[in-house]
Amino acid sequence: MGRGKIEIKRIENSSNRQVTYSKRRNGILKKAKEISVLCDARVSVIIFASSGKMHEFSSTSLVDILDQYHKLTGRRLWDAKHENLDNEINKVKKDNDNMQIELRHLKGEDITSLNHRELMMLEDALDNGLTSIRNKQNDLLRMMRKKTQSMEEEQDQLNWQLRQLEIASMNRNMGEIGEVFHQRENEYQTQMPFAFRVQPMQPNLQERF
Amino acid sequence: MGRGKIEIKRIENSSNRQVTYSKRRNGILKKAKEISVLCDARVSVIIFASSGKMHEFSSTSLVDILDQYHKLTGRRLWDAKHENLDNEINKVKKDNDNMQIELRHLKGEDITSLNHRELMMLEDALDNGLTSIRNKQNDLLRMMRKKTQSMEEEQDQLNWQLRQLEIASMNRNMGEIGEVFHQRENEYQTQMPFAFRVQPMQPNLQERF
DNA sequence: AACTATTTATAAAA
DNA sequence: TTTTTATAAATAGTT
Repeated sequence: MGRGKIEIKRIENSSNRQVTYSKRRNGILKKAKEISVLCDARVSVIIFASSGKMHEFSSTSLVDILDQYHKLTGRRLWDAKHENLDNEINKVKKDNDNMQIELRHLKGEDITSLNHRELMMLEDALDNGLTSIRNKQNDLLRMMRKKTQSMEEEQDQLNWQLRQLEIASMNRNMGEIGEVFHQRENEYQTQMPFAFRVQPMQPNLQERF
Repeated sequence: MGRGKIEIKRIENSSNRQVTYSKRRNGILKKAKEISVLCDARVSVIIFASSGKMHEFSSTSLVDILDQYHKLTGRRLWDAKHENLDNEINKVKKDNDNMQIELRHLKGEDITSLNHRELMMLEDALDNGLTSIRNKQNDLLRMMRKKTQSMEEEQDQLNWQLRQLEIASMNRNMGEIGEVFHQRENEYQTQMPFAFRVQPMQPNLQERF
């Protein structure tokens, strides 16, 4: 359509090629717009000149069009990363489903379809779990008792020290009264170092938890 | 370019629209091919009819064209999708982790960090699960017993019928020997109707399961 | 970029 | 759909 017919092959004259490119490119973009309006079609046209410059027309978002392209052809246009994510998510979802089923079974739900062997295995698992939990609870109880005991002992110790101090104070008051209690005061003095030496021999309090 | 000029707006007549679509679509695809050859351009045209049918032309691989599109425009067509997938995968992974922890706990693993209340709840869950499982097992056992019982009864019934037939055959042989046994034969004859009348009163064999 | 002779696309009809 | 055909539109070569 022009002064002369042309063969459809690369235009060797670079300047002619450039002019023709620009004219025809406009033509195509115009026609793309027109068909999208006239016929309510979704159209995407992307053109790169050999120079690298780009022109495009999209009747709707290019992403939408490519999405539809993917749905229709099954051909994936996105990169490997995207595909990997897709695979990963499917794998993880599968894991998820399996775990959900296992959890339900352990909670005694949805077990109608299980056979005897599977029920036995579940029972074992639950029994083991229960045993572990109960052992743990016993451990806790034992630790609590131990702690209580050590606290009691500590309190006894403190009470004893307190009593000693009371006795000492009493003796001192009495010493002012007469000689009769001098010996008792000596007893106390030899006892004092022992009283404080005994402390590190109490149960190791760091062990409480 | 036709018998008459048309306005560029949606063609309301569906049949006309379809014809125009098909003609113009071919026109665009032809022009796309031509410009790619004449001017050494990279072109991609994707057209969806409103019916959903797709037609396309790509001078080179569509992926390559989109790659170039990305390089040139900086618009990354897949970013939004990537982000969505990333979010989804993170959510699912989190679910996964939580379930994994719950499963481990139910199996009595990794329970060192649990406090008394948590241990109690676990114990309850395990107890409930165990109760369900054992109920289910008891159900199965009961069903097995019932089945066994009904089979035993059926066998009894068959044995009884077999014995009756043996007696009948024996009596018939004896009747041929002399008169002494005639009365016995009469007894047997009055028994026969009873013997077969009793059959429907046996346990209902349909109830087996 | 504008012009224009010609080719090409296509609207309407079949 | 495809073909036909009259006409509109696109564009090759020119200015």
